This record gives sequence, C-alpha cells and structure tokens, in this order.
Amino acid sequence: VFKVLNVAEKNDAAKRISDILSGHQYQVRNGLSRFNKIYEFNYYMLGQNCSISFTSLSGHLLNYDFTGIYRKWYSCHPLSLFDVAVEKNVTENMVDIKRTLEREVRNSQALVIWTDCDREGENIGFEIINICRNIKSNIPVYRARFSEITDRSIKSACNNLQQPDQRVSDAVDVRQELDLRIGAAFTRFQTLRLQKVFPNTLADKLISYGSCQFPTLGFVVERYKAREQFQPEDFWKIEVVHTITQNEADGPITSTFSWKRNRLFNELACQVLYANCETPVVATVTNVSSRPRSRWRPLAMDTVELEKLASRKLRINAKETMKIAESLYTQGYISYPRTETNSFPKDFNLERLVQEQTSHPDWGGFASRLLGLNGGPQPRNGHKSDQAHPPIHPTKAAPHLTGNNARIYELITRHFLACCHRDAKGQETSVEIEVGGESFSVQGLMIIERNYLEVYHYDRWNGKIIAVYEIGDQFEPTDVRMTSGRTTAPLLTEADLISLMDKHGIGTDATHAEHIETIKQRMYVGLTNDQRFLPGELGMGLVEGYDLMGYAMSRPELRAELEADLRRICDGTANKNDVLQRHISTYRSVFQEAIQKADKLDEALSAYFGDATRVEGSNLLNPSGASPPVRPCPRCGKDMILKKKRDGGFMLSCTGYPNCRNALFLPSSVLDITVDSSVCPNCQPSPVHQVNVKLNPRSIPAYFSSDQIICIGGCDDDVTNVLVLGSRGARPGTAAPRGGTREKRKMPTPAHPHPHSNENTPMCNCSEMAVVLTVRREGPNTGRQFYKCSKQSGGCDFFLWADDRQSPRQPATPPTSFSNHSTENTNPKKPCVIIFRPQQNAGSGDRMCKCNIQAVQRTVQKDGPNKGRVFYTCDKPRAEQCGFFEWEDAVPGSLVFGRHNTTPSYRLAQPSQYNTQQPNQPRPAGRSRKAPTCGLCREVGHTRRSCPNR
DNA sequence: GCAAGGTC
Repeated sequence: VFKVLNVAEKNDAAKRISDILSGHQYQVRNGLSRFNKIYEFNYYMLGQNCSISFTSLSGHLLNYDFTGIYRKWYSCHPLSLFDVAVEKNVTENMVDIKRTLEREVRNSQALVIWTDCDREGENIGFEIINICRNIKSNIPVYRARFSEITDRSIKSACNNLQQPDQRVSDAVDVRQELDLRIGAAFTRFQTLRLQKVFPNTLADKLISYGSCQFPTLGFVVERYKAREQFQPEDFWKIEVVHTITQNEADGPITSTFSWKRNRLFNELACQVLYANCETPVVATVTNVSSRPRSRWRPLAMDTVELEKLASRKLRINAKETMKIAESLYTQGYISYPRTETNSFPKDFNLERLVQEQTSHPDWGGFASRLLGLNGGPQPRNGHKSDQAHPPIHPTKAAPHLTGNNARIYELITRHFLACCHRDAKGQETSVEIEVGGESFSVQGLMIIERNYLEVYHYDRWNGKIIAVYEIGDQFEPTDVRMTSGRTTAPLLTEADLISLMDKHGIGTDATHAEHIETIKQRMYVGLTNDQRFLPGELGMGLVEGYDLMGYAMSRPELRAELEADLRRICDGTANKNDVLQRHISTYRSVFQEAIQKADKLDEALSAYFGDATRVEGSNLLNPSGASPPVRPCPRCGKDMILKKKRDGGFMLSCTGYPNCRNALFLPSSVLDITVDSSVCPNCQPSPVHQVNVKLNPRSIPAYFSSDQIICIGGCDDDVTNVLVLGSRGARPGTAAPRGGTREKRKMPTPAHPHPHSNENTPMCNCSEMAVVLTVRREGPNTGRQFYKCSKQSGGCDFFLWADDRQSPRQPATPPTSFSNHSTENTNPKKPCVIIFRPQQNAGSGDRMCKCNIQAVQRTVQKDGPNKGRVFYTCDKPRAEQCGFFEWEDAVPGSLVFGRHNTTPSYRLAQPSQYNTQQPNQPRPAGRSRKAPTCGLCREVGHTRRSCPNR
C-alpha cells in the first residue's frame, strides 16, 4: 500500500485535518514529541488509496544563530556579526519532532506539506522537506494549499496538490538572517556600551534592538513628543438650551443648540458675544432641513481590525486576542485569523456560513432574516487582499464556548453577520436658530432601519429626539450658557499603535502584540492609568540618541524597504542573495557610524540617567578587540580574524584557538589594518578578504604605497616581500631589487623553537635568534628569564618567558600569583598579560574572581543544554558580583588572552605555506623554505609573475 | 543575555 507522510504546522491542525479526511475514523499514535501526535487513516489521494500518516511541527523547527564562539557576547566586535557565518540549528525542544519526521519518512513513499499557506508556512515547509530528503533524497513532495480547516477547503486542497514555492521560502531566509544580524549587533552594542556608561542604572539591563520593536517604540515616542510640543489652549463656547413639552405623550424634550462658531480661544471676545445672548432674549428659527443619513456596516474583518476591535470593544489586548483566535481556528470555528484580506471573493459561499448561525439563540434570528433579504448576504468589502486567506469569519456554530473564547467568537460572528447585512438608515433633521446675533444649530436623528445594528451591538447610533420647529418660530431659551474647555492631544492607545504598525508594515498580524509586549518588558514604554502608551526614560533616550546621530532607526521606513524587497523575492523580480547583501551592507555602514557617534547615545541618555561615564571608543564593546573574519583558516576551516596585540601590533588569528593555533603575526610596519569587503580572486579557501592597510612609510620601500588595499593571503609576492622588508626596517628610498639577485624575501617568520639548535633558542619575529634576559626589577618575576628580540633598535616585539617554553605544546599553567600580573609589569617593554577574561588557576579548584577573592563552585539548575554543568562564579551577593564566570570543564586558558598567546607563536603558519597539517602536530622545524605556490594557478614551483598560465 | 517568526 502507498504510504504518504503528511505534516502540518501544528498538532491541532494535523488533528483537525485528519478528522476531516478520515471522516472521524483515524487512529492516534504517539510521536517522539508528546505534543505532536501521529494520526493514521486511509484516504484516496495522488490517484490511489493511500495509507496516511499525519503528524505535525510546532512552528519553525530551525532557528538561525551565529556559529561557535560568535554566539558569545564578548567573542568579537559586534560589527563582525554582519559578516560571520550563520547557521540554522534545530531548536532544542524541536529535536524530538525532527526525529519523528526522520523516523516516519523512512517508510513513506510521498510527502505532503500542510503548513499554513503564508510566507512563514512555506519556509517551515522547506524545513520539513530538507529533513525528510536528508533521509530519503528522492521522495516526491507535494504542497497542500488551504486557507481554512473546513471539509470543503481541505478536501479541495487534497485534490489539487501543488509544489512548494522556493522563492517564498527564500524571502523568509533573508528576513531571518537580517533580523538576527542587525538585532544582535545593535543589541550587543547598545547593551555593552550603556551598561558601562551608566553603571548605576543600566548595569543589569538588557537593552535590545530589533527591526520591529524599535519602530514600535518610535511610534510611542513620536506621539509623546508631539503631545509635549502641543500647546494646550483654553477655549470658550456658548450653547443654547431649550426644553419644551409639545405633547403630553412625549413629555418634555430638551434640545441643546451648539454654536456655529464652535469655540473661541479668547475669553473676553467670547464674553462680549455672550453678553448679547444672555437671557431674557428671543431665539428665532432661521432654517429647518431634513435629509436621509446612513451608518455603514463594518468592512469584512482582517487581523488588524480584529485586534483593534477586541482591544476597544472587549478590552482584550491584542496578544490575548490572537491567542484565542488561533485556538478558535484550530478548533475549526473560524477561518484563518492571520489575514490581510478585507474583501470576500465573488464566488464565496456566504449563505452557507450564515446558515450555520441561524440556530444561535442570540443572533440566529438575525441570521435567518439576513438569508431572507432580497439579494441575500452582501458583504461590505474593502480593497485589501493578501491573495491567500479570506476575511476572518465564523466557519461553524460554536455553542459551547465560554469566557473570552466565546466573546471573541461572538465578535467575529456578529461582525461577519453585520458586514453581510445592510447599512443602517435614518433621517436627520437640522434646526438653525439665531440668538443675539449669533447662530446656533441642533441635529435630531430618527432611525428608520436599524439593519446591521441589530446584531452589531458594538456600534451605537442613538437617535436623538428634538422638538419640532418651523422656520420663523420664536421662543425664549431655557438657558444660554458660556462654557470653557482646553484642547488636548492624546497619547496612543493599543489600537492606535496596532494601526500604526499595520500601516507601516511593522511585524506581522501574529506579532504586533508581541512587539508591544517587548517594549513594555524592556522598560522602554509604560502604560498610563487609562491604558495609553507613555515612553520611559530608556525608550526616550535610545530614540533620541539615534536621532542625534542622524539615523532614522526608530522610523518604520527601514523595515518597509525590506518588506518590499521580500515581496520582490517572492514574485521572482529580485534575487535572494542580492537583497541580502545589499541590506547587510547598508546596515553595516549604519552600524559603523553608530559606533563612531556613540557619544550621541550617551548624550541623549544622560539627560535621563545623569552624567555619562566616559568610555573609550569601541574598546568597551569588546575587550578582545576582534574584527570581522579575514579568511577561513586553511588548517581548520574556522574564521581567521585580525586582532590587535597589546603593544599595538596586529595579528591574524584563528578563532578555533586553542584547538587550532594557526596565526600570522604582522610586522610593526603595519600601523593600522582593517578588513575590506572585497574578496581575493586567487586565494583559497575562499573567501579571503583583502585588507586595508596603513603602513609606516619609513619602514617600506618607496615604490610601495603606504595606504592601500592588499591581500595578505599569500598570493601577492610584493606584499609578502614588503611586509618582511618593513619589519626589517627598510629605509625610504631603498627600493627593493625586483626578482633579482637578492634572496627571495619571506613573510615574517614566526619564532620556532629550534629542536636541532644546541641552545634550543627560540626565534623572534624577525627570524633571528632571540636573546635571553633576566628580570631585574623588584616584583613577583624578579630573577625570571625571558626571551626578546636581539636587536637594540628597530627590532620586533617578540617576548617569551623562558620557563613557558619547557613544554611548548601544552598551554602554560599560570603561576598561582597570576592575578597580580596585570598590575606588576616586570618587562620594561611590554605588559605581561592582557586581561580579557579573569585569570584563574586552571585545573585546580581555587579560581579567583575579578574581585580577587576565591570563586565559588555552582551547578546549573536551569533546564537546558548546560543543566548539571559546574561553573565558578563570584562569591559576593548577587548585586555586588563582579561578573566572573567560568565553566568548570572549560579548556584551561581557552578564553584568556594573556602571555600564553605569545608562547605558541612557534606554531604560526606562513600565509604562503598554509597547509593541511592538523593542529597540534609538530611542524617541520627551522627556516627551510618551501617551493613557492603560484597565486594564479595554485601550482607549486613558480610565482604568479612567472606563471605560464598568466 | 541578542531578532522575528513560527508555536505549546
């Protein structure tokens, strides 16, 4: 029998669809995830009788994240987050679901995707497909398209199975990657900086940035500021009251005439006019007119309208509303609740849906009368359509709902019935009078047909009864009074905020509510007593800070541009990678400038949090001073990044440290170096980024520009030569002989211990024998021996403790008194240690925290991958803790940038000699030189200048 | 400890 695996986006949907297809005759089996069952039945699809397994996910299975160390906040400069690799991982609590899929697909012959028919659903569909194809690469895949879980829709989808749409899924990938990179970069930047700048108030705050939460915050701030700038004004007005009993049956009727001038902002002027009207005075009716009025029935309901109505009419907030709507949908009571469509298709079977409601005790009668209307249900349609889902409507009667579920269902149903009925009709009478030279008027309303209002009790259209007047009538007003008031500008309500988000495309129907929740949680905004949004100090400061920099970070336009590009990817008019790269590039530039102008952020926030603590440049971001990757490591494949050494020099270092110790030390002639976005066409493995260098002109030959973009991947002989020349102290004007008699120059040769040398003396970075010296200065290292460059002047900055060399391939164990080393500098030339992470006595239990007291051992209690893992932390009370943290099982010294970093320098690979050697294997000793590798054709034995393929 | 998007 032909077995078909069907997968829905969530268990409720799988169950509901199985129920429909099986005619309630399905078997249930447990999957590996307790939330996602497997429903089994037989069904005719794909032209034959099939044995169906129907299981589900719980939304996305996969989530983008950075790789390896880049997940750690201090691993790199946040700028790198625009460039380092990202990967999709199975979300931790989705592993069971993935394994269920893998198990089930093994004995299936076809796969049908039943995820929601929107952008995210398409992407989730591909997550399923990729997992299944990994197990069974050639399994046929189909896509069921449906917009509501009803018999008709589901069976129709089953009879018209289609193909999944890669482009739609691509668009989601782009969004996900951008959201992660931008969000993480700015969040780390803001958080790390502001925690240091305002340690008293923000030290423990997470100050997040997100492409949706920030514009949402922006709306709140913008309205608040508009209100602040708003000048409330006092105004005055006059009204005329007339109470009369025209017939005993109606009793006395009071009509309040309002002033034609509406209001005046000058009290004196108003008083002057009022003086003429004060009783006793006679009013003369100058005009009476009557005209038909109608009140429009509501438009077909989309998600935003549902959220707004629920917030306004039912006082259920948007988040709660969507949760309920989702559940009503999966129970089959309403259509898909995430829709941008407010127009019913022409051939939509409204009668059937109205018919479903005719038995309801409250609105059944109305539904019946609606069916009996001449022309039947005629929905009031808007002009929006997402081409995927119809407007929200009830799909069947729901007699047993309770609480807010019932209230939301009722809102949707009454709205639907109202929308399909007719506008309310009335007759309005307008009476104008003149009193003391001033004109006044009053409107009365007689409702003739209530129509939709009968069912839609959320709308009020009260008839207003006024007395009967005729032109020329004269009467003495019961009262003429002068009243005063004050103009106001209101703050945003939740409904207002949702409207703005919707209008500007911030978030999706499903997430409006969550973004609002986030900015509340982050203390960016708060609510007033009457539930209106008020920005907090943090929210104000952040928005103002970026405004000061000149970036519209809190404006919705940036997100809107992305949305437009995503639509282009979906319809095939834009390429996934082009869009991705363009947006990354834009945001990278913005981010770079934001860092440069970070003082503006401090400035704006100091208006709320007091004086800013001065912090130097970008140091605060990242104590390790790392930068975006230059190239993949030829040894281990991880990224190699530029790092600044404490002495000001630069190195190219593998992020796989300490497992991979590949590195390249650059000579001191390199004054500055940054990664360029351009990629070398020759060097492998690609991408090897070119770098922007500033060289000391006094240290390089005259023919070589001191400021240029070069490749340090080893393909360029000039670069290879000059960087060595530089470190050897070439003088201006001493042009290097080209390809001539002189021995070919090498890149700076790292110091190798010389196993065959008698003294076993290490080589310095100039490839010279280092000299051994002894610490003379008083201190903990007095008498200790160290190696340094032998040259008196112009030498390199090589430094190595002699006693660190004894087992050079093991990470050195720091002395127990190590915590002093950051302050006790025994080397006149360079500090002993760069403290990045607190030092500890690796391997022993008595680790010291940053406060220099013994750290305590604790065990992770929280559920998660680290549960049960032992770590060390500061022993002080939580509020006073120094932040020290160390896994008990961490590789000793793995994140410590100290003097150990100088010791393994003998392992450095030369760029022209990157090889496939495994890390930690002995390398051939000494200074023997390999044959050159051509930068163009990669053949060994010649350079690109002499390349035969050139 | 970051996002937004699914979902429980």
